[in-house]
Amino acid sequence: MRRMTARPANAHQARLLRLLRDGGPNSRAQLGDQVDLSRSKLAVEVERLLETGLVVADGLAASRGGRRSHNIRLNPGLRFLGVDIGATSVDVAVTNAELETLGHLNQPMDVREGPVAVFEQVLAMAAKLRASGIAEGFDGAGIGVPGPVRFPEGIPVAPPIMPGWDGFPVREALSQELGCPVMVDNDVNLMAMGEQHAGVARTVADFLCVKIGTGIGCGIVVGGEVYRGTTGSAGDIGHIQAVPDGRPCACGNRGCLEAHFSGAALARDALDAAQQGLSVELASRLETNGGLTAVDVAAAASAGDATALDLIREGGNRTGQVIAGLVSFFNPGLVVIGGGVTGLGHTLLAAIRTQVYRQSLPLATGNLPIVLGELGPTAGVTGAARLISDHLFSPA
Amino acid sequence: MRRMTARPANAHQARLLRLLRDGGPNSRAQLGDQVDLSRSKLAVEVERLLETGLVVADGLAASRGGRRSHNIRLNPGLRFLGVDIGATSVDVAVTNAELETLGHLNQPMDVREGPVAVFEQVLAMAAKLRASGIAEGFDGAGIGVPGPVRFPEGIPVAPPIMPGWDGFPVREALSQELGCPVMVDNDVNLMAMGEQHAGVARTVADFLCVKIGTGIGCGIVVGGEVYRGTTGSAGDIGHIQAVPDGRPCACGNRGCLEAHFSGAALARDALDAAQQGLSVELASRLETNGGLTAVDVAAAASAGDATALDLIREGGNRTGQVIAGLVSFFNPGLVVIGGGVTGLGHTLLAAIRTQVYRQSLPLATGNLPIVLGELGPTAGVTGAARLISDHLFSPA
DNA sequence: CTACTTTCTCCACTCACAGGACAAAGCAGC
DNA sequence: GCTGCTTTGTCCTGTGAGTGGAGAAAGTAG
Repeated sequence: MRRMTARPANAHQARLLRLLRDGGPNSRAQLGDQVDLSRSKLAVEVERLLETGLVVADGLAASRGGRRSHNIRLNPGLRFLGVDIGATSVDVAVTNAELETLGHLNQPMDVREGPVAVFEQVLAMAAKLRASGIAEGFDGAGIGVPGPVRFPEGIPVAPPIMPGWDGFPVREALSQELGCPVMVDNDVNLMAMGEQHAGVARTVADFLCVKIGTGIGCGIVVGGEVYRGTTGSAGDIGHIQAVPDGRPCACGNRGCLEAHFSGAALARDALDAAQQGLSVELASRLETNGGLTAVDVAAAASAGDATALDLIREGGNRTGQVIAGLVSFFNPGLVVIGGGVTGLGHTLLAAIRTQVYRQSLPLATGNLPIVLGELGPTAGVTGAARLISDHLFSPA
Repeated sequence: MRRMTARPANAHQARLLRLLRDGGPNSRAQLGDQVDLSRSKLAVEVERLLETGLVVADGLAASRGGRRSHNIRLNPGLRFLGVDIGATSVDVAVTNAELETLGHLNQPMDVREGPVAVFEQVLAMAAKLRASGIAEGFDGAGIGVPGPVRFPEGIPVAPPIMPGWDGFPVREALSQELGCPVMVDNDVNLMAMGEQHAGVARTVADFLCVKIGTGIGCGIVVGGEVYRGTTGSAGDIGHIQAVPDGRPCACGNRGCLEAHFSGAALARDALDAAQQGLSVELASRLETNGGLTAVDVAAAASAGDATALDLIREGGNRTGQVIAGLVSFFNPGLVVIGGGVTGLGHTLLAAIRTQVYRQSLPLATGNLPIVLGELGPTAGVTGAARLISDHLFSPA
């Protein structure tokens, strides 16, 4: 199948495409209610979109008391590829133009193996998905990497946990390989976009999305748009000082949030506790698996292990303190907690909430939900698909 | 003189008015270079603006090698009133449409006396300025208050340091009294707008403006626009925890930044030091004035008093730590330090810089200037004038 | 079969805007 | 003073975007 290369010719068409993406199929009349254009003008633009093939009219909808309407929908053959590169694993998914996931693969992989090895893996996964018959090719791809990105060029800059990627032209390279447009962003920003598109943040304009995985980052959404900062490092909250004169951190400072709570820190703390004999539960898991991760802590906690629960509460308190400061500063309408440690669930959430509600001013917290992300591992890939669709569904 | 009531009829006219405001007088040709409109269309819009009286054509400019151009400029009779209500004083200024200050008054006044008393004072000051002949009336007024504001309505909400103002319809009331449009905002946001219009932040899209006065607040500018948060309390950083289990704060928590460093905290620390005999300089000032303020500390410091310098450095360190966190989170292109304590000057700035450059990641600080505000006490009133002019110079 | 609803198409009219021709006004060199 | 060149500003016409109304198409309810 030949891939679509058309782009909306003007802002009206872009608007219509996004409406169809976010709201699903629709009639001309229903579209007209949402775009503030005369029906005649709207009909013209829809006609042009039909000509480009971006949009198709298939069948008639049920009558609503009068003439039946045509179903206008995005071309069902369009396919986006969403890639979410984490520190220790890679997610690849295929979506249709409405950003519904049609297939999803996950593979463990160390990002430090460098861009060449990771790309090979990503392309293999994409090929596998394609081979399964859900896509014959891709109309666009979004990719998230665990570090700051120079957004317009799609190039990682000075990423602490993936030094081999510094300056690697991710966008250019992937676009070459896949033969379609590509956009690159920070993985945390993509998670925020995912939750905004299909998750808990659907109706909120200004919110924060805190991702706690191997490291800690925060997606910032202002007026419905991701804010990336002057050099693309906005939301890098892992190295905010959480504990004065605290633990040494890889960045050279002491007491960074990430050094006290993150997937990596939690695993280390659990190991210490197990070795010191503080927790039978953790010790037995250590013996069984030969090592400990955040998943073990989560399991121990849900089994009622006091030490594991303490570790989670302690970390949640630290994180909550930092978030409390950010809430005072940013006054968001919602705080989403996500990432690998979401498995720690309500123990973590309770600790964070306690700190935020106690430390921030009532005006900022009065109506502030603090919730877990709804999408889990698909948030990143959904956000990636949304990123490229936002790009493609904007005037050429 | 009858006041102007016209408003720009479309986005082009609004754009032209703002260009004339920010860039001063201009010819049609020069305007055409900046707005991407054909000369004919531009001429039409300028003609309409001339008809409304918002803009005038006076005289010819010097030739630049050909026909001389007409000087197109904003009506020189337009007058804006800028009001900056601080915790302990009020600033009122009159500007022309280019936001140049034509007259400026400052009076000590306690904001806790409540809106009625403060309004009386503000109106008296405005009348005095009018009587001096620089204005016959006002085409619009901007006003800043030291607390969060529900921006669209212009009503303070739950302001901690001015409880009597909660819910008072500032915009409505002042508009009645002055007979012109009024916009209300947080004083810190206005300072940011002032520095953006005529100060150090002229060329930066994303920056932070930290105002250290009686309290501490932070103006947040995203993409050239002030960000106010979901409930209007964004930038309220005075109650971020700076010292774990630190001093008790009026808000009920412990260790808030404001409790450890602000005009009020500094004065109290200076008093303690003087009474404990730690500083001869401060003690003698206490005896002379019967009390101490941040100004005394500044004077003592510039006289070389070690205790005063220590107080400033200590406070700068605390503030710098908090700002370091915000820099990591927000990744601004500039940090402006302003407010009453600007008199503490480079000792304060050096302490803040040290903390930020040490604690934040290189990618965020690499090219980050941290500077004192350029406008001093006129930043607030200039920002207020800009606020109302932004409102009036937007399509009706 | 009639009355009414909703959906969609067609057409004429308006208005925003571009772009070129041209007039007005100035400079420089001869 | 005259000629050629430059810059500024105005006028006029053509084009295309967009509106709004008339009415056709297709349905429901009685």
